[in-house]
Formats: sequence, structure tokens, C-alpha cells
Amino acid sequence: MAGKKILIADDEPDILEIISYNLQLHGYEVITAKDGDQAIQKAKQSLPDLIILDIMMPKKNGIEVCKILRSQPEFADTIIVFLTALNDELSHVKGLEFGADDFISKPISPKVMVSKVNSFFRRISKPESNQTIDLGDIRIVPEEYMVYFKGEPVSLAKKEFELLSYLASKPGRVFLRNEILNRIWGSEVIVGDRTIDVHIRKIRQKLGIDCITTVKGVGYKFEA
Amino acid sequence: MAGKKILIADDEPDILEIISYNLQLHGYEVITAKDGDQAIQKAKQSLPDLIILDIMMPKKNGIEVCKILRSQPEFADTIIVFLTALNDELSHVKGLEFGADDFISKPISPKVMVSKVNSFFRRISKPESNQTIDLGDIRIVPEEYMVYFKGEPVSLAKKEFELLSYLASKPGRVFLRNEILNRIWGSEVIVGDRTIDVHIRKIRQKLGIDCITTVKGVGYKFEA
DNA sequence: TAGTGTATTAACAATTTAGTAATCATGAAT
DNA sequence: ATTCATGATTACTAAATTGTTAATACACTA
Repeated sequence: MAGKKILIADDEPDILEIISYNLQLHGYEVITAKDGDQAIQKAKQSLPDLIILDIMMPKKNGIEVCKILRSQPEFADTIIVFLTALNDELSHVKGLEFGADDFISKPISPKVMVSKVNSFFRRISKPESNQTIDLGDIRIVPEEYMVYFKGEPVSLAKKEFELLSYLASKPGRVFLRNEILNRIWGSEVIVGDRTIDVHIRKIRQKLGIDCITTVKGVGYKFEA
Repeated sequence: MAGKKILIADDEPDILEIISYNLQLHGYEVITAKDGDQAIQKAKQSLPDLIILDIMMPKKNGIEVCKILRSQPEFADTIIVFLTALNDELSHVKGLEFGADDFISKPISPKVMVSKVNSFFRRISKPESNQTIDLGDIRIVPEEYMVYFKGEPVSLAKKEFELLSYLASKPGRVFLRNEILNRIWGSEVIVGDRTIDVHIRKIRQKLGIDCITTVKGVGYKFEA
């Protein structure tokens, strides 16, 4: 795990200090930020592997920060997690809707924090992009450029296939329109606003079921 | 895929019955076992090509069975997969540690099961380049530089033969145009854009059936 | 309830990509 | 020397994919 960079943004200096001390002890390189704007600025500057955002922060809150970062291509593979109050279900839901990968509930002990962080990296270290994805009735086989729904082969066009694979790579997680554009079309190409929608539509049509959920104003997510 | 032997071990007779019925329909020979000990005993006796183990079984659980089988040389090349509850991450990790090749999540429909099983065998089908390839109506004999369609010899030119053999070496798998160029023409030679197409066309013509599927924007794949 | 912003949809246009047939170059076989 | 098969190229056609547009539909807010 050594050498991984972690950015932590929280407006309470005590928390920042305790957490960063403990993460450093375990060989992580820690960058801190005390508000939303600083978080964005430092993130761009140091390109961390993991970003931990408190939801409640001055300047910009965690969700806004996440949204902004996620729409930049360089943060496509960065793990972003939120710090939330223990029973703040709402934030949990919203967070996933804005492209977060996971949550950590406050209050949290340093020990638990470290072990969670470890597990993030463990989990991430194997995102084999052309591995078969298997979720209940839907199976996506990149090697064959084929999707199977309840065992029946469904043939999707290239863009459709790429789009579906991308969304399905992290079921439940919302991908912002910008993220999708960056990933599927590349950051140079510019396509119209409705292009994604149309491809999504075709996928829904061909698969026959709606495994892709729209999150208005944000993006799309895959759900089994 | 015909003639492949599959051993299924599960303690629920219903599951056993449904799955084995469906696999038999597709030409597989199925052996069943209702607990861990029986699974081991029947595996040794019939040497199946694929073993499907439920994790939770009486006598010995799936992981134990897998461990024991893997320690015997005759099961080194056998595909072993686990049946697990959908989100049982732990079993997944443990399973891989003990030599499982893959997982099938429960609940599973017969159709999905059959298509997964098919793809296991497809994946395994050895890429020995000058071995006779035998797929349904088509037989490719490298040492004769000959292809037989329903027993009738079809003579292909060298490039055509190489191309077909290459594609047929992994049925179902899509080969990118670039992969094909590198393999058949070599990386130094550069040939025009339409060259592959023309050769593909000749193969399709000579064989009379379309066993080669085009994946637009990607490449070609062989399908029986 | 009208108004705003956003997504869905279908029809269409543009573009990209593959299929085809004719042609040429090469070299082996007659 | 001529014929023939192979393999590559070309220019053209056909088809599928991909992107755009414009007309709704939908949800939320004022």
C-alpha cells in the first residue's frame, strides 16, 4: 500500500490531524484540505489515489467537490469516499448519486479508518477492465463483445457495448455525464448533449429491461 | 462441446435435477453428487472436465473438496467453479485462494447456467496452434492445410487457412483487426485496409456458410 | 398551473466501416 | 511463354453505426 497518496478534506483541524497522522504511520502520503475549494485545488495539484471528503465543509461541500472532480478526466479512476454523520441516510444516497465510491461514517476511530483505507486500495487493485462482468441475469463478456441476458446473447454496437461495460463496472455508482463523455468519447471529441441519452436508450431497448437508471441532472447508473 | 463431462455437487436435489437436465439437453454428460464426500469419490471415478461445487454442503464443504481435488495431479487441468450466494465476497476470496477458477452466483436460471458452462469450455479450449480443431460441422486440420465442412474437403489458400485457423482457435472470442494483422501478416508488413475483408470474404464463400461474424468497428470472430 | 430545466423518443442525417468485384503483380507450374 | 492461383489493391457500393434534431414528456418550482 505504500506510496499511495490520500487527500483528506475536513473543516475540523483535530480530525484532520488525527487521521492524517495515523495514515502516515501506515505508509500513506497524506495531503489535507480544510474546505471545498482547497480540496479541489490540492486534488488537481497532487492527483491523489484516494480522496476522503467531509460532506459538511465551508466554501464548497463534499458533494459539490465530488461532482466537480468527477467531471474531469484525470479523476476518473480516483476513489472518492464521503465522511458522513452516522445516520445520515440522505447523504449516503445522495453521495452515490454524485459519483462517490463509498462512505465512512463519523465518528470514526483512527484504527477503523486505516483499515477501511487499506481495504479501499485492496478492492481497487483489481479492476481488470476486460474481465467478464456477471450480475444476476446480465453477463458482459468483453472478449466476445457480447452481452447475455438470462443466457440469451444480445449484440450491442461498439459504443453501446462500451457504455454498458463502463456503467456496469461499478453497479450502483452514478457516472456523471461528463465522466461518461470523457471515458467513452475521450476528452477531445465533443458530441452533442443528447448523444449519451440516445445510446442509453438503445441499450435499454436491446436488453429489454431497464438496468440503467437515470439520475436527473447528474448522470446514469447501472443496477441489476 | 459435446461429450464433456460435468460433475455437479449440491445438497439440494431440486437444483441438481434442474441443472443436470438442462445441461444434458445441451449434450453434456452430467454426474451428480449430494455431498462433499460423494463429490470427491465421483470426481475420482469419472474424471470430469468441469466440476461445479456448492459451497455449503454436508460432509465436506465446497472449499474443502476443491482443496483436496486440487492437490491431486489428475485434477490440475479440471475447471472447478463454486456456487455461491450472490454477495458472498468472503467465499469468493477464499475460493480463489483454494484454486477455484470462477464462480456462479445463486440463484441461477438454467439458461444462464448453460451459457456459463458453454463459455467455460470455450475459454478453456486449448490454443494449441497446430492441433486439429473440430467444431460441429467444421474441422480444421493444420497438418494437411485442409478444412472439412460436413466431411467435404474445402481447399483454402495459405492466408485464408491461417486466418481461419486463427479465428477458430478461440471460437466466440473477437479478434481485433490489429491482432489479426500482427498474427497473420506480422507487424512489419503493412497491408491495405480492405485486405482482411477480402480474405474473410473468400473464406465465407468457399465454406458456404457464415461461421465468421463481423463485429463492426472491432474485428471478427468465429462462431460454430 | 404555467414555467423551467431536463430526459425520452423517433425520425433523420452524417459518418464510418465493411462488403464486393474488378484488377494487378508475383511467382510457380505447365 | 503462357497459364494459373494467390494475395494485395482499388474504387465503388452497401450497410450499420453514430450523432443530431426537434417534438414531446416529465418533474419540480414558483
